[in-house]
Amino acid sequence: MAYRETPMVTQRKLAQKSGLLHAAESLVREGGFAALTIQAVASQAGVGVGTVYRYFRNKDELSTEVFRRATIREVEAVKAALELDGSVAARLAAAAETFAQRAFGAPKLAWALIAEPVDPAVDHARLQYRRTYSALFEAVITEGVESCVLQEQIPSLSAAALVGAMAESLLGPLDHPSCNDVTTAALRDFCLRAVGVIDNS
Amino acid sequence: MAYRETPMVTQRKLAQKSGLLHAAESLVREGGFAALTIQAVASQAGVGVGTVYRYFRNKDELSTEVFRRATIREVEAVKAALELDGSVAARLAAAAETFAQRAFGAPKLAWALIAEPVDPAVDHARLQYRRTYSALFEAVITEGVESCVLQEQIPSLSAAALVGAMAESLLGPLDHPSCNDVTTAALRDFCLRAVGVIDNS
DNA sequence: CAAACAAGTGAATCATGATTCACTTGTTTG
DNA sequence: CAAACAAGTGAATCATGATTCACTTGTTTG
Repeated sequence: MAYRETPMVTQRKLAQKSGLLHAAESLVREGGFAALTIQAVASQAGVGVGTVYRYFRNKDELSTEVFRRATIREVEAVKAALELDGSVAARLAAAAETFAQRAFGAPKLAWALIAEPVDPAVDHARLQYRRTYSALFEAVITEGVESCVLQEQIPSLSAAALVGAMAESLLGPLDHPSCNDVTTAALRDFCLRAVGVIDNS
Repeated sequence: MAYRETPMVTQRKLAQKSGLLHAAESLVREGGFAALTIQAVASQAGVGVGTVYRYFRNKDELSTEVFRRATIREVEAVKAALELDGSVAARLAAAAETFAQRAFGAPKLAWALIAEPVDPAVDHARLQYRRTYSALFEAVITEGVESCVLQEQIPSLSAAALVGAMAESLLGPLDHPSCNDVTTAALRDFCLRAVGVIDNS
C-alpha cells in the first residue's frame, strides 16, 4: 500500500504554510520588504531555510503572496466603504477616510505596500492592485458623472489620479505621525473637490 | 617640477565625465534604470569599466547623478510654469500641462523617473525631488488660499496629493499613448478642481 | 629624451542573498 | 516492526553585477 497523506499531515502542512506567511508578514510590518529574506522568514518561523522552499517555489512567490494578502485586506475595506448606502460623495469620502485611517493604523506596513522600493515581482503586484483600486473608484466616479452629481471628467484618469493623491499625500504624514484625523479630513476634502462634487444644497 | 594638469587635460576629463553621463542617460531613456549597468555605460561610452570608476565613486553616485540631472530639467520646467504671469489657477494649470506634455515627450524616461523600481539610493533622490515639486506647488497653493482664490485647505497636503495625482494618472497613458492632449487637459482640470479654484466670474 | 605622474584597462574578485541537494527525521502502511 | 515515502535541514553552491588592482598607455616637466 502506498503512502497517503493523512488529514493530520494535511492540516499540519496548511498550518506550516500559514505560519510562514505570518512570519513573513510580521517581518514586513517591522522592516518592510527589505527585511523579508528567506533566512529571516525561516528563523522567525523556527524552521530551516530549505523548509521554506517546500511551501513556496521561490522568493518572488512568497513576497508577492505576502503583498497580495495584505493588500487585499485594504482593497476590501475601501471597497466596502464605496459600497455603503449613501450619495456618491459620501461613499467617496468614506473610502478616502478608510484608506487613510487604516494606513495610520499600521504605518510601516502601509509604507511597504504603497511606496517602499521592492523587487520587480512585488512591484508588478503593486501596479496590479493600483489598477484594482482605480477600477473601484472609476465605477463610482462614472456613476456620479452619469447622475450629474459630479462634474464632467474622464473617470479612468480621475480614478488613477485619486489613487496617486491618496498614496502620495500620506507618505509624509506616515513617518511624521502628527494629527492623523486632521490629515484624514484634509485628504477626504481634497478628493471630493478633485472629482468635482456638485453641491446643490 | 611636479606634474600639473594642463587645461587640455582638464577639459578632456570634463568631456569624459559628461560623455559618461550622456551614455548613462541614453541607456535610461531606452531601458530605464534597469539598463544602467557599469558594463553598459562603459561600452556605450567606448571606455573600460575601470574608467567609469575614475569619474564616479560607485554606481549609486552615477545613477543618482543621472536621475538628478534629468529630474532637475523637469522641475525647472514646472517651476517656470508656476512663475509665469497670471492668476494662481492659470499658473497651476500651466504647471500640470507642462508636466504632462513633457512626460509624453519622453515616455520611457518619464516612467523611469516617476515609477520604475530602482535602487534605494535613486529612490531616495526620487523622494527628495517629490518634495521639491511639492514645495513649489505648496507655495502657489498657499498664495491662492491667502488671497482667497482657492478654498481653505492644508497646502502641504494638497501639494503632495497633486504631485501624486500627476504622477499616477500618467502611468497608464504613458505606456498606452493615445490622445495625449485630451489626457493633459483632463489632468489639468482634475488639479484645478482639487485645489478648489473659486470661480467668481 | 627620461623621470614622474595620472588616466585607462578588463580579468579576477567580492558581496549579497537566493537556491540546491545529499542527508536526517518523521509518517504511513501492511 | 520495517519498508516506502515525504517533510525537514543547513552547509555548500550559484547568480548577478559591482568593485578592485596590477598593469599599460598617455602627459607633463626639465
